[in-house]
Amino acid sequence: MAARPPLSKGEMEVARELWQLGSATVRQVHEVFPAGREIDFTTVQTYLRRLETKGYVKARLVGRTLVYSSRVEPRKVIGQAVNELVDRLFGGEALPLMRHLIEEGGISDSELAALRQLIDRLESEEPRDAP
Amino acid sequence: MAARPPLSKGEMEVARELWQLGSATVRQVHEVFPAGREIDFTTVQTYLRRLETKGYVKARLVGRTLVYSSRVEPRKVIGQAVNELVDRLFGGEALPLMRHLIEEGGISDSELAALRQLIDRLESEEPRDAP
DNA sequence: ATCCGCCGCGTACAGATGTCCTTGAACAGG
DNA sequence: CCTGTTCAAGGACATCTGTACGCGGCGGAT
Repeated sequence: MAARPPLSKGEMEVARELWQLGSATVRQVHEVFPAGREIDFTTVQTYLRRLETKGYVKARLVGRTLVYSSRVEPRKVIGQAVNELVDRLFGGEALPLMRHLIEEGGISDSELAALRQLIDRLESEEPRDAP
Repeated sequence: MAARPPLSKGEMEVARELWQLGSATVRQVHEVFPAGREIDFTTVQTYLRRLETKGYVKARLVGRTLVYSSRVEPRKVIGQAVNELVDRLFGGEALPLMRHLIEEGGISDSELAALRQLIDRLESEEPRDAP
């Protein structure tokens, strides 16, 4: 449908922050960036502008400052990115990715437990449709 | 160490095929590409050449044809890419990605079962992993 | 009213990427 | 030997990405 151009790494990073904030100015998004991540104010600005032209966010002028907010379901976007990765790296199969995450990526015991719960829940529910 | 430049999407695609084949000529890699994926022979050739300059594969001349083969652990490369994604999309936490895969991505029952086994095994082992 | 510094927008730009065309040499037949 | 085929190599090039500079406006200090 939308055929929105895919998000680049940087754009995704910024989009994530914006989703977290709900709606925010360039400055606000910029300030939220984690300490380790050096990034110029204007760079964030550019990303937000591009996100807008790509149709992922909308901007509203408040005073003389643009306030950005999302226009898409983060879940959808993330899902797309994940699928993309699964396709390219794992031939479209999710399980190998899971295996990788479990075996290679360091997962803590508590995470494992949580994961098990997830599976249990899904198995008991078993409805194939969306809520 | 190596600080090999990261792989782009296209390069990754080709690399995957090559890993699958073990070692192959440009033509062989090109032919393996799935039906839906239109891609020119020379494009594959370019990717392989770039993969070589980036240090991911090595080429051996057989007759007058280059035979490419991997020079890195696919596991490593894939791991890097996955980590990359986890960082950018899930703030570095693997569990949310798992959740996403389980809840959003369609996982079959058998896959779920396999997943459960994976977890069981890992929980019983509890490896103190020391390479 | 004037000047100064901060802010944010739009524009710019170099490097990476995706895709392919062209050239020239090595072959395989006819 | 002449011709069509097959490759490796280069080079071309339009985009896409990452990152930043410069100019005009607003608000406070002089």
